[in-house]
Amino acid sequence: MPKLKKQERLEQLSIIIEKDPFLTDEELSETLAVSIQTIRLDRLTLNIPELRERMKHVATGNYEKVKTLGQSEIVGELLDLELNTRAISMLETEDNMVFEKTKIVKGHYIFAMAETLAMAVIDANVAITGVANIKYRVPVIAGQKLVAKAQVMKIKGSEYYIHVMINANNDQVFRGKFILVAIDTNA
Amino acid sequence: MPKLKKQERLEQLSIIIEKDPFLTDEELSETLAVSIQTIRLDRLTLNIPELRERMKHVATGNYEKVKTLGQSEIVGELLDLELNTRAISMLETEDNMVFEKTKIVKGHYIFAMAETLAMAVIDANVAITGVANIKYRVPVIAGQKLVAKAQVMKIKGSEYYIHVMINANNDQVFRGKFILVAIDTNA
DNA sequence: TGATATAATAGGACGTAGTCTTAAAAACTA
DNA sequence: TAGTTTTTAAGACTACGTCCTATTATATCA
Repeated sequence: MPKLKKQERLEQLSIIIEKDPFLTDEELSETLAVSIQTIRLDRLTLNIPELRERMKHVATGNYEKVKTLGQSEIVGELLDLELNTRAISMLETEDNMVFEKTKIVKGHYIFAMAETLAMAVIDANVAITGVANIKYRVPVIAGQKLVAKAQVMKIKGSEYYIHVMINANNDQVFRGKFILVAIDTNA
Repeated sequence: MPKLKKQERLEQLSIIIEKDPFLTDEELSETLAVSIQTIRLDRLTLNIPELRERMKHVATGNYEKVKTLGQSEIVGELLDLELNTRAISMLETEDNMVFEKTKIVKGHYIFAMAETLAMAVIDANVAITGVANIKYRVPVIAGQKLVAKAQVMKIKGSEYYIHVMINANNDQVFRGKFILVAIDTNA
């Protein structure tokens, strides 16, 4: 890498660290062909913390995420539940759920919300998605609050027929029929 | 916390660090009411690395996950692609994709695989899922290799009709029709 | 071309959270 | 009480910094 102007270097630096936050000042100084001190100054002007702080940030940040993701077998917040009858959940869509280019929420988040609500509403702690016939309507933009409503339509033996509708401020963005099959609890 | 026998303390220590890996030896020594040196010895016998190593581990571990998740706007590996015609992708299902109780792969992973393949096959770098009519067949168990095939059925203006089928060693586990709507690239 | 401003480099002292080694107390046990 | 185990202490060193104070380079302007 050839010597760059300060401005270019600053831009490069933030891109490099963004891409791989696990680089020491020394490694950075080598790839940018400047001294360590320059890197430190650059970080200072760019408000980029030192390696250890960056690591801590990534570690704790993802730790939280993984923790809550582990919890959230239910995608969204369960607001109301009447077993075998109906359930309502809410999900605040976030920036990390979208396609970068379009800012439109990825379909599988919406699908996951519907699927998990459908699973939550039935009184069988072990169940699998059998068939789902779904329709998307308008796209969802990051930041919109989604409300999902599940309604159990009929129960036939171990098969549950459930309708799920998801709305974003009164616009229906999704609807689907799920057929869930309860599996013997005592395996 | 009262003084414990060595064996008890060792057990406690590993539990504490397991629960919160972001504790310094000093903090640990306080909660266990022993000296820092004892904590260090204990970590040594238990093969627990120092704080910084633990942080690095958590950080890089989750980073990989987030990275591949970030990259994987395509869920799975794209094996074959003929633009506007057909595409094939492969996904090795992993333990972290399943419902804990049943070991069955969560539906939205399969859905995401299909959705992203459908999006990959069309020649429009910005597109959104309009309507999807999908059917699940047999459940997928963690570890199974999924192969998805997408076929563009027809193109009507900016609407693309795509069929996606996913197989796990010759068993069809999913099939769905996607209607994608290409959005003007020059926003 | 020389004066001056900006940028880059260098060096030293300090900080954290350890490492590794050696040594001395303290506690338990036969 | 002697011997062993456990615990604590102290000292030297490391990585990867911070913060502060110079000292060179390089670029810009009159």
